[in-house]
Amino acid sequence: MAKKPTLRDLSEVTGLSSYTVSRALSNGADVSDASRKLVLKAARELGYVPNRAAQELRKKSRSSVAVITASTSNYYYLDLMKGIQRVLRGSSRNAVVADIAAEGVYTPEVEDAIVQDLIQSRTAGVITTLTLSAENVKLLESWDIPVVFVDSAPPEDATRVPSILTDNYAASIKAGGHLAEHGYTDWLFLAYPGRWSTRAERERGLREAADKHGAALQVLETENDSDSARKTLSAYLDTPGGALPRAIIAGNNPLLHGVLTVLQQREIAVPTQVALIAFDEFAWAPLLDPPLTVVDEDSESIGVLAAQTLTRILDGQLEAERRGEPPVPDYRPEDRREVTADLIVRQSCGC
Amino acid sequence: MAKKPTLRDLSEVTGLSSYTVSRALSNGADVSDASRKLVLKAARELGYVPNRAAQELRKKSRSSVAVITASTSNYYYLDLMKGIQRVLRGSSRNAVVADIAAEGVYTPEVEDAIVQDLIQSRTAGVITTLTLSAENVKLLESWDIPVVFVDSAPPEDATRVPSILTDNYAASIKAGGHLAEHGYTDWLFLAYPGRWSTRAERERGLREAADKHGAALQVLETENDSDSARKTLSAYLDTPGGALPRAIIAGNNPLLHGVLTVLQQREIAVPTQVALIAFDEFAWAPLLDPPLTVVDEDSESIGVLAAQTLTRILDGQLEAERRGEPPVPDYRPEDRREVTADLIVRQSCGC
DNA sequence: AGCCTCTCCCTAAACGATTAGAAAGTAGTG
DNA sequence: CACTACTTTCTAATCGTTTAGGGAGAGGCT
Repeated sequence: MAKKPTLRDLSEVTGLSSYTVSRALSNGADVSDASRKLVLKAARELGYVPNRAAQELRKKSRSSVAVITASTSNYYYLDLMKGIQRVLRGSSRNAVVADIAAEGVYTPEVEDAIVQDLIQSRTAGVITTLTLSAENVKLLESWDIPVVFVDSAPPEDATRVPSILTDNYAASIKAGGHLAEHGYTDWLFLAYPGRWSTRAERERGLREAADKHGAALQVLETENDSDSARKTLSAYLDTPGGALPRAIIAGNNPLLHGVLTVLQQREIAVPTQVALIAFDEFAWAPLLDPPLTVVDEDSESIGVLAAQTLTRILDGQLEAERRGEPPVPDYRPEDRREVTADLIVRQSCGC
Repeated sequence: MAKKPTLRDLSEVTGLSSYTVSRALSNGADVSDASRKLVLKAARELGYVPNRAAQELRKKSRSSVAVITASTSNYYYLDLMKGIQRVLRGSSRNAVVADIAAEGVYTPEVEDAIVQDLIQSRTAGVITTLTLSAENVKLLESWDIPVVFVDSAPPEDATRVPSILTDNYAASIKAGGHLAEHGYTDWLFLAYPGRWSTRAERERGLREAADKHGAALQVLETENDSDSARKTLSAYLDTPGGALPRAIIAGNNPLLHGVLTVLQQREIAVPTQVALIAFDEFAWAPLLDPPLTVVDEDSESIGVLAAQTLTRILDGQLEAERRGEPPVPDYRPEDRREVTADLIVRQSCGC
């Protein structure tokens, strides 16, 4: 196209002022039916499409919500997004995902860059699955961008920021209890780094269950991806002290993939030689060999809750702005929520 | 924050003009070291973050690439995105995904809405996994937004638009040949709708293999998600004529999930009662029960190819604009590429 | 007529950045 | 000192929208 039509072009073609054209296109009042029809017809004929950058600049609109994830190959995020999308759909807002560990590993620099980027694009709000630095939370706050933490604790001094947490402590006790029922006393927890705040709770619950039932718990830490998990576990099994435990708990989805790969390579039978429980239910769990016993934290409804909370806060900001007040996020005590997780018992635990 | 600092604020604080401040921030020439330091210091102190909407409006920058997918729960897209991200990282461009079938089903209205949205945000370029309507391709073209098709054929009259296609025909012949080697003569192809252009090629290859080896091929069509696949296959098996075939070919990843669920529910053993081959390799395929024989189309390198092609075209547009020429996409004949796919033989086929 | 109320439309000023074109300052040169 | 060349800076226009603040005209009412 030689030239992209602008609102001014529409105004010239129709003979109406830009004000009227704008109102007509946005379905606003103060326009006669005749004018509106004229404008819409001209818009169709010229192939006019409004320039979002100009709209946002003028309106300070901020219509998109960012979801900060780490490693999208974790199935957990797919379900989480599904829940978020379901709430946002229908509203005029949309979700975009920012993968903080796309390069494979997390670094503070990437976190800072992503937060910077979100502010640059004047994101309306943020849902994060990772504990952000206190500085970044403060930075977002200073730009009036509300943040909701899901499955990750807000930094300590951000006491009012909303969070949807799973009771990982209770869930881990359940999981450990089940292993104990089977009579296993030698457990290995393959865990991702403590940067993800769920790690501590999961470990604490397992530790308590182990103590209570007289089991030995070994914790093995690895980076948060399948490949690292595979290498770490392999190396562990090859060390003199690293005998095969009676039960393995995989910290999350990618780690589970690493564990299964190792067991398959070494032809270690599940559950007869080693029992296996993993955190985070996902679509293929029942179809694995053997069907997998998992802790199910229902990430889709967590997504729904998070999006609903954020939506309420954003709507409140709009309301406040319309009244001419500063758009400070309206954080409420009840926005700090904790949901429970169940144990889905299949066969990999020995059942 | 009471007020968000703008470039004008920086200008007032430093006593320099907005021109100088802008240059200093963007690392441009024409600024003394002293001024630059002054500006950067002030920017840090005030917590200044540029407004992207204003920048884009003024510069007509267009820095983001959209990837149009259908149903993100298809593992294929994760790998594709990985490839795309790998190319884009480092460049100043970033990728955003637009899920065209997020609601579950595809409708032309959603397609139109998404294309409209991409134009509104003045997207730099598009990578699509779905054959778009001829009108939409033309529309994007008229806004000088280049499109690259991956694993989906461009509409017929868009003969110059780049595409990275898999040779699904040859791959399907391979798959069919392998089934024939096992002596199976009764095949069922569970297929997604023909709107995805790979469907036709896959069916054609299977058909030809069946004819050549004297096998009977039944094609069963379902919507493109696991749940529909499950229902469709279940219903088929329950009809009087719908006897269990000797081999099932699952059209893609979500459909495979549906098939496996049905087989598990009905306690049908793979591969002894029915053999199974699926299109599209994915991370969990080797870990399923039994390990799955799949057609592997290496979607990650397809992503790399697509992103490289698009990058070249976008850079060409920038170059042209700098010379004052119109930014028409430079499509070349060699941008129409076809890659091959292999058969990864595991055990679900009977091997 | 005078006054009010409505409806529809317009003018002109934003929003926050970039940048062409002009100008001021500084230094070197003959 | 006049001239040139270069560096650094400024002024003001511009990108494509939205919207505050008027205002014209029509109709109804007293």
